[in-house]
Amino acid sequence: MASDTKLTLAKLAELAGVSTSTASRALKDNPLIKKETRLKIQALAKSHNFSINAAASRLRTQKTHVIAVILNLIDNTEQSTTDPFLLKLVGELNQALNAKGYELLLSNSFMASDDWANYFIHSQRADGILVIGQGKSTAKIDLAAKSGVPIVVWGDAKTQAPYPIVGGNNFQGGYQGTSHLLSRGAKRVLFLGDSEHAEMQERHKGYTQAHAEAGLTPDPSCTCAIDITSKAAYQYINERIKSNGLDFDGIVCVSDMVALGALKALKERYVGIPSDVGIVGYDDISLAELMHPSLTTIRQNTQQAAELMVAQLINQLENKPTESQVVETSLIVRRSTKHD
Amino acid sequence: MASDTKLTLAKLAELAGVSTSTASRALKDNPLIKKETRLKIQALAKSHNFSINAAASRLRTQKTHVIAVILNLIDNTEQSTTDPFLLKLVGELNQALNAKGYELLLSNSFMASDDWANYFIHSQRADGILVIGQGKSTAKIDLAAKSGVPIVVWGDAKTQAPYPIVGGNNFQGGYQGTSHLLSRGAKRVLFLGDSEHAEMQERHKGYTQAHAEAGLTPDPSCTCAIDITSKAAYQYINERIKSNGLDFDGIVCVSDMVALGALKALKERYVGIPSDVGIVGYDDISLAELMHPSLTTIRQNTQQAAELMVAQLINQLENKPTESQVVETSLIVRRSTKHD
DNA sequence: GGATAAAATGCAATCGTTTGCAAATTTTTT
DNA sequence: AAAAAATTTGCAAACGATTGCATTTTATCC
Repeated sequence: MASDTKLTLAKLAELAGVSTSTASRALKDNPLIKKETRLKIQALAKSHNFSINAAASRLRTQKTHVIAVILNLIDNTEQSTTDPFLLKLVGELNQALNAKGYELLLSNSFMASDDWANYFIHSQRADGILVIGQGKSTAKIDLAAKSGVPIVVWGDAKTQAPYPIVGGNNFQGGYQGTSHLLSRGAKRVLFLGDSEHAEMQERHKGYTQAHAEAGLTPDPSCTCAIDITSKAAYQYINERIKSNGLDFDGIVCVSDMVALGALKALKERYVGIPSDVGIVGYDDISLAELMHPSLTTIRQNTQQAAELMVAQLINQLENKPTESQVVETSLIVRRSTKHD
Repeated sequence: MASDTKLTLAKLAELAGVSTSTASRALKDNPLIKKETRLKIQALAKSHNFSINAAASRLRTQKTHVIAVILNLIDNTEQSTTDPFLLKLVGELNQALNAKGYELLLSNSFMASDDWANYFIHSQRADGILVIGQGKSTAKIDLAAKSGVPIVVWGDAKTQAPYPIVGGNNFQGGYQGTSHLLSRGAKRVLFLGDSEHAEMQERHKGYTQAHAEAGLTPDPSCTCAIDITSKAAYQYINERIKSNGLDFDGIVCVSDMVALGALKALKERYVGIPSDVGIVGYDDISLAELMHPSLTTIRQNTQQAAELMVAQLINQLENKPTESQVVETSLIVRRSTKHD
């Protein structure tokens, strides 16, 4: 069927009896070329299964139409490869990027060299960078941003930075979850998560604010710093109960995975949910509603998040102004906090 | 700090006082170049944050060192963006590819044009293709394979095909789950999944075989064709119980997500697990052990799977012989089938 | 020290597209 | 019918790295 020798634009042009420049323009529907010529060449290309050599095109145009997406993992906690939320976001970014004519080069902070600007942009592997997660340190992000490459970060949008950050409204999320529990009578609500992340700190502020509005001051021992994994949550809750007894009646978690770990520990000790302890997750991963009891959680609109990130990145590519943006969060009330 | 003009190999060479050819060789540690020259140029490159232009390099060498990973989604069921197993595999592939010096271009069957060979390979966007999932039809895969591009598929390894397929031992998995339930006294075991996939058919054979060995013949009404989503499973179980009553005492599911949906339906109807119905999932996603009761499931070693896929792909890139390979599966017994 | 071998470096063509500009063709105008 | 304008097309120079081959430099040998 197909000819055995590699088909280049030059050969295609020869077949069509035109010059390569005409062929090139015809394929991108340049109105400079007469319409019938365009159509003829496009048809010929289709019938020969021709496609432009991307390497050559990129070299010539200095554009790759590729965006690097970096999962900014935290140390060695296996959060990322396991966390459905992050991977979901990757999926959404893939959609959003494709819709704008870009492809997605996947990487993560362990793999990529430390100098992202050089590795991805100056080497012409990609036109821009999307970072998922601020991590515990923004050193690499800052470094990349300083060299002026197009970059957008998913994280805490309130953080002041020389690059746009798209993120959920973490303060509001923390506030919503906490005040929901307090309004249902909880008196001692745990905040379960890692306080080193900017995002988590914001949520914690919301947690504090909710308490203040209820005329309460949260006990410092209720703020529990743990790794953002279900295993860590499971262990923490187990041990806390073992040593302190059940000294709390509500938990606000920084992710659904964390909530699930906590939930498991509580169930194993026959703690009633939500009767004894109400529990609120974060992210609304698909499993949240499948749990038993189903999990009350804070939903972040990942599709919107992905679209905003891509939009901000494209702004940078086009030298338009950019800004950090916030994705609204909503409280999804389910059985883990709701009595029948 | 950095010079403002783009640094090319030629300029770097000039700075070092050598020719571009020498610089090029030095950077790849070619022993043709005197050791001290090599080191000097490498140091210079590092200090100037130089990195080779990938587009130019790819054009010249005709190699991209990029592999396209295609999530071969099924119709419009949202299986993929939601299914943790598939995304986990993507993560593992990323690791495995990076370890071999390749990068990962993520795509899915909705996005990519239909002619994968042309779009990814002939256009020099990637050197090879990894497909996750055979889908309901292998048309696109066959088409790509026919044009001779390096390609490896995650699916049912027993399928005869002109390309290597890496997959779990689906027959064994189906057999293990079923006979586990039967050995614990189940008499009517449902098979919950989609029978149009080759993988699922193999598992169903294992299901049948397990019955045969126990001297049983499964009732055809126990083979339930549903979409591979938790929602579909939830609905199916709900409706079945509504119309038939509880006419089964075990369920073998084709994925953990399906199992979770079924579990939810059973719990809502206060069916005892495992006392009334035992349930077995597939994949051992991270949530399986967090469920309550924790979920008995069939584990597939995704890391090994990713490594095998990459190895087979590299074989093709190097014109070495390839073969389909099987990842062993193991039964992980948890509370959803185990009485205390 | 001169001839020969070995080691190190440089020349220049090449990969396949794109695009500014010039050239050729067609259409319009006078 | 010739000149001017508008429309189409083609020429040729980039883009930046790689590599076979030729050339220069250094080491070895008699």
